[in-house]
Amino acid sequence: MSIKTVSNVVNNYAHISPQTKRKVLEAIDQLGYTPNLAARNLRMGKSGVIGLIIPDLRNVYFAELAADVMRAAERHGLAVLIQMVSDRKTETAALHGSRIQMTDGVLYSALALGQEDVDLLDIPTPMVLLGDRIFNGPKDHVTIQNTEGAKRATQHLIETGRRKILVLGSHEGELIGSAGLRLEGYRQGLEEADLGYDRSLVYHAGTWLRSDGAHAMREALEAKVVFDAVFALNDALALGALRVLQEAGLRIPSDVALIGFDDIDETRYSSPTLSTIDPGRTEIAERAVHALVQRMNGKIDIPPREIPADFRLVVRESTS
Amino acid sequence: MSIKTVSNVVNNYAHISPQTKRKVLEAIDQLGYTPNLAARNLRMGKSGVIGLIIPDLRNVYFAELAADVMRAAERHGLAVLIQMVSDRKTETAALHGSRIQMTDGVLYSALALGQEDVDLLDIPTPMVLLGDRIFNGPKDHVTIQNTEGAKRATQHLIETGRRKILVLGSHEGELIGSAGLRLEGYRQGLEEADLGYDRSLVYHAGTWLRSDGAHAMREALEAKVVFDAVFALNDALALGALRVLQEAGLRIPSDVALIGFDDIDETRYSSPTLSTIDPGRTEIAERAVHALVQRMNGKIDIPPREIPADFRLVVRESTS
DNA sequence: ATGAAAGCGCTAACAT
DNA sequence: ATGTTAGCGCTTTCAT
Repeated sequence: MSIKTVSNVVNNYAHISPQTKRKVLEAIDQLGYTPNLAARNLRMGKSGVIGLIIPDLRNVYFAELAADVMRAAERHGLAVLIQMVSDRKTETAALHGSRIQMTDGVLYSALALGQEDVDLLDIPTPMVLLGDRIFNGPKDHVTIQNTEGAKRATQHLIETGRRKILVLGSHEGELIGSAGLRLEGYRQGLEEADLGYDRSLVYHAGTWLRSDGAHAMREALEAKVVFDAVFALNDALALGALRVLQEAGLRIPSDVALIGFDDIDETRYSSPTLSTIDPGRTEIAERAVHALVQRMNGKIDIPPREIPADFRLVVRESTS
Repeated sequence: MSIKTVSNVVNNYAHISPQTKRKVLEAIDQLGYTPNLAARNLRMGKSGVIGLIIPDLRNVYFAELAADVMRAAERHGLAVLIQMVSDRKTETAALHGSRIQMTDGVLYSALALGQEDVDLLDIPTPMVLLGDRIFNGPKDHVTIQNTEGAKRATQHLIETGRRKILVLGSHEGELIGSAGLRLEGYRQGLEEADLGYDRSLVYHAGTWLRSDGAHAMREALEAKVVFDAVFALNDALALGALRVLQEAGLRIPSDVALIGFDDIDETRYSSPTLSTIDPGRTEIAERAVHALVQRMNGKIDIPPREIPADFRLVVRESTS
């Protein structure tokens, strides 16, 4: 019998006698044969692997995103090769290094590269952008609705009767990027309710860790700023702030309402549980993988798209 | 000029005239040539990729482990293909499916499979085991020193003058597995200090979430058990217990000392900050990758090893 | 110091 | 319905 057995088993080709098929399957089984993926990949020109370039798995947001991406990829029969990057150098290397060509496509959440680096994105590997740093680039982009989500969070606080809403986590002068966009949403929320934007209520935080939230909150308390609600630009900041507010003897939500952004798992377990904006992480992963698969399958006739994910206000104990 | 250019650039072969070399490099640069990894992999019989089979990235412990593994792998020039598993079926598939053969080796932290399934581990792909479910299997195993770490935690509490140490999170009748091993360490710690083992101080918790710690702690308080310290078998349990102790008006550490296990990031941010055992996660990743690389390089003359990671007592506010 | 050629294991076009 | 054969792009002997 010829090497055509392979065409049989794998291709599940149409015209083969059941008899032959059985014999082949038997032989395969008996010999413990497995098709060599490297050879197949070489021949087919694809690997069944997509890359995921992200900052750091130790950041819960990205860990959860990665998990969602893997689930979505699984449904398309794709494996995921994660590559962590930490600065311009590693990021450029991830995009232009040789390893990228062992993937059929790549999902890329920019960290250090930004709008001014779009030229670096011009690589032959199909790519879908994630995150808030590069918009209207040369590739499809699936994104959180930062501004709209933040606006919704702000509106929610206003709807529950709050008027003096502290913001935690701004980035000085940033326009795009999560901080800039979310702060803009906050401003729009205030504006629609005819509330003024008060700069003394805006607290800066360069990074967005729990400790930064605690620090910023402490600053605000020490400055004796008057406020009845806190909008932390992400959940980690909110959780840090929560601790400090409680230590200061403030009751949540009766004295101060608190809302975050991201809907990380921990928001369900804090006490009180934390209201937040669910940015649609799972959906982002699904849409991104879907768009990537389309591009991988040669859909290059349509221009790059901006694909927004649906967000959702999640009301928990900290605001109700 | 011949195809021997490749041997030049990549192999960095010895005897080539600088002139030819330069010409080749120029051509490579000009044509934007990149060696085809699939072809190289086929020819070389290896891919430069290792697999990491773990339960779920949404679990902080595994996300941090994955990050550490990726860093360690990077140092060996290896990429990491993560595969999440959730039950016997997916776990068996990960081990015996075809995808595993696109990796040169695999790191495997068992979830559903256990000691009785060691036969399933008998695959040709080099493998290193992680976790506390399979010991003395057919493969190298890098592991937390559960018993020794728990003993150290117990000793620490005793050293600070505590005598009645409550334990949270035991698993009825379990001998191996994190719960059984850590409880054993607790017993050894007591024994060495000539303190008796008091079953009424041992509280069960099937899962190890924050809410379980809170629940068990409440039980103990309601039972009016007398204790001056709590050893929670992991940090999440400890954080849950912490909240309940504080709600009950107990001061930590003056009334009750509290220690956990795992050194998750959050232990640095709770108030008070939580003493714990750092199980050496980073080191586990490094040793595991190192052992795997050895096996991948054909070191098969030595029998499977049990490789313990160094642990470390981390004293924070909750015990000092 | 460089070139020629075989072959890794597979798929697909073509022939029978 | 099944067999033959030509590469995919690389590395590696062997020859020059």
